[in-house]
Amino acid sequence: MKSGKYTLTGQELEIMKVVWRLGPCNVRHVYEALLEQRKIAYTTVSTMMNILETKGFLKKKAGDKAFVYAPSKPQKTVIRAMVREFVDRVFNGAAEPLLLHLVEDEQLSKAELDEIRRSIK
Amino acid sequence: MKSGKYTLTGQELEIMKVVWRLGPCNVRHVYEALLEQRKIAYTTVSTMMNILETKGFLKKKAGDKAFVYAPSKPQKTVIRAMVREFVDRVFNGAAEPLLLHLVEDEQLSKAELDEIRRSIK
DNA sequence: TCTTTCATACTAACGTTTTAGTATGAAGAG
DNA sequence: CTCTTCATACTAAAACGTTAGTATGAAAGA
Repeated sequence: MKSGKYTLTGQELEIMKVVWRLGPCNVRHVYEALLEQRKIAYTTVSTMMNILETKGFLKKKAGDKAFVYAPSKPQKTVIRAMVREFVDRVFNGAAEPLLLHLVEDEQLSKAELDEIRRSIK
Repeated sequence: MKSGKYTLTGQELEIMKVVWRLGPCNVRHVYEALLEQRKIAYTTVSTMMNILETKGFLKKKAGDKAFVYAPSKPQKTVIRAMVREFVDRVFNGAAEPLLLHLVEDEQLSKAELDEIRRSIK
């Protein structure tokens, strides 16, 4: 079940989403953002962010008081890899069935469909 | 990290894919299909299929000698739920960004793009 | 019948992910 | 200067997922 080097586990993704949104920030910033969603300990966030650093998703540098963490891979790159892995795992690598599924099953507005239609051209 | 009741873990999905493909079958059938891909123990498959039964993805009934397992949820339903969960988790529930991503990043043939264009109408 | 093969249940170990406690030292408040 | 607050490192346990061994009993083959 080894994951590729651009693939995040569930909680890691939650934290990366916060950091991508906030930009460079420290553990406390992320902790407080996560607290709004659910109960979590400060040290848990700290531990997770360290793991993300050793995995190469975050880089940290000394800040005024606490370390400042910043994403070291662009969101787009990471998301792309996760989509790729999902497509491989669930659709055996074929993107088209997923696409058709999304077009059929998800409620998309006329504007959204227009946008997709345009991007296909 | 609680998963919805239609969401499968990695190895569970591998087994379900075999059962969906084969239709009603016993542990040995699945075991042999999986063996073609990788080394795995018979009892591992047996254990996994039991787990899938308790989770409600397979139902088993007594067969001639061994139990016969059959899917208890259609593939389409389960896949749909997994896509839904992925979209929620990675794209915060918005299907459109995933769709655009797929259209942009995946190499799709002209024929496939045609088919997608047709299904949008 | 005796032996071998097979299916299942039970059990457990291992790996990974997630969570958080404790210790330590530095910074800030008084 | 002392006390409190905060950040980090270290440690570890809980939770989950994956894998497979062992025991048991049934069936098949001789």
